[in-house]
Amino acid sequence: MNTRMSADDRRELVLQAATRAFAQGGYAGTSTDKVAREAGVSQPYVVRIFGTKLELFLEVFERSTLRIRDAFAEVVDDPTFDPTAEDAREQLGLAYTALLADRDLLQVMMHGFSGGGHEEIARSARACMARIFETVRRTGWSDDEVRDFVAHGMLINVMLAMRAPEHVDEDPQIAALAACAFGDALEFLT
Amino acid sequence: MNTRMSADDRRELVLQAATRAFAQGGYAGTSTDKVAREAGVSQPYVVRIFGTKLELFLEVFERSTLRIRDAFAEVVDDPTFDPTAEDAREQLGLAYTALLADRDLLQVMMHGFSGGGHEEIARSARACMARIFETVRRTGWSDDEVRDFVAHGMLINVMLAMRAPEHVDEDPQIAALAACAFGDALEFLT
DNA sequence: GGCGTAAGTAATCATTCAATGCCTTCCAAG
DNA sequence: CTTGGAAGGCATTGAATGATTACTTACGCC
Repeated sequence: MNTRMSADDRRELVLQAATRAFAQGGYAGTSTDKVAREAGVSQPYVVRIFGTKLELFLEVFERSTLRIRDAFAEVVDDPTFDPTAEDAREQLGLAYTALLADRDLLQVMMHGFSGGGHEEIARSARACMARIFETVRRTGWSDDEVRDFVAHGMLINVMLAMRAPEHVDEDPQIAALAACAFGDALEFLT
Repeated sequence: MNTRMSADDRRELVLQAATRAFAQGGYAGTSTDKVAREAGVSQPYVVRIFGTKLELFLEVFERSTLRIRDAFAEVVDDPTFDPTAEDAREQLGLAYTALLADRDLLQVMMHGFSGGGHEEIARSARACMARIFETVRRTGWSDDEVRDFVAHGMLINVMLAMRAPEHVDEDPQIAALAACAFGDALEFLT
């Protein structure tokens, strides 16, 4: 039997569990029961906290993508950051690869992006993408440069979702792509 | 009541319907019943044809991504194609934007890529990615150039999945990103 | 023209899933 | 001590869903 907990603390705990669960299965592929078991709580309780599975997912998605946006913002808004420097792009990229330590965030983002089945998820995804684009834009880079940066991020997400890093030894093509997509960060990915 | 049809023809028809259905909802978010209704056929019949929902999805995914690969191959293997030309990248990009006419192919690819929940889907996704990467590589471009090209494709997929083209007028950031992601092709996207 | 095989469906089943309602238990204030 | 509110589980339910089985109907071939 779990000890009692303040509602806010429990809510936070369930959110973390849901992030893990949704990162694996996406919205449709994850049951509230799975989230509940992951959180060590009864299934009806998780839907009671969030009202609806959709609302839970939206909250997980929103907070995950905001976390990602913040990681960029921290670099971009740093006064010592020089967007015109030779390695500026690499520097911002580091902020992203640092997120690889918690793959769940990126996977949740990915699932939200491709979960366009529900209009509400698609809307939230657009808002998230807009926020991230705006943040990277603050570097002053050209729109094409920003686009290339964001696109590279999407490739990383996809490669991560298909578990490419864990299977580089099975396919030389995947190995080559993973090498130039993840760069030095590849070695840290299992 | 529908007229009888040869098994192969019916199979093809169901595959097309399934492509439409899966493009919308992804693997987990699409029921075999939905596919059946889309195909104008009974639900037990579609699972009888393909044995299992997973096998159906894998076949839809495989054929969709092969179609995409072929679109690239047609350009790359064309003897008149000059990979060192100034507009070579744009030329190959055209092969991709041409696929936008049938958004379903790209959406199915997207869902397969992010559907890493099932190991079998993830494996198929890696194989698909490997094939596409290998094809674009045949241009002789550097791996980094190929990576950038593929990454741009992923961004297009994501933007499409979140229905960005239909909502450019709601968010200036999305509008800017869509403008430089889709280029001239944007006007043809509703 | 009848017969065998293939095309297709209706009925049904066992699960799974999201959601609701009611009950229990703990803690804090009076 | 007791009482009330909040934390949280339990039982349940109705709808979906994937899959199986048995049955029916059309068509090609002799």
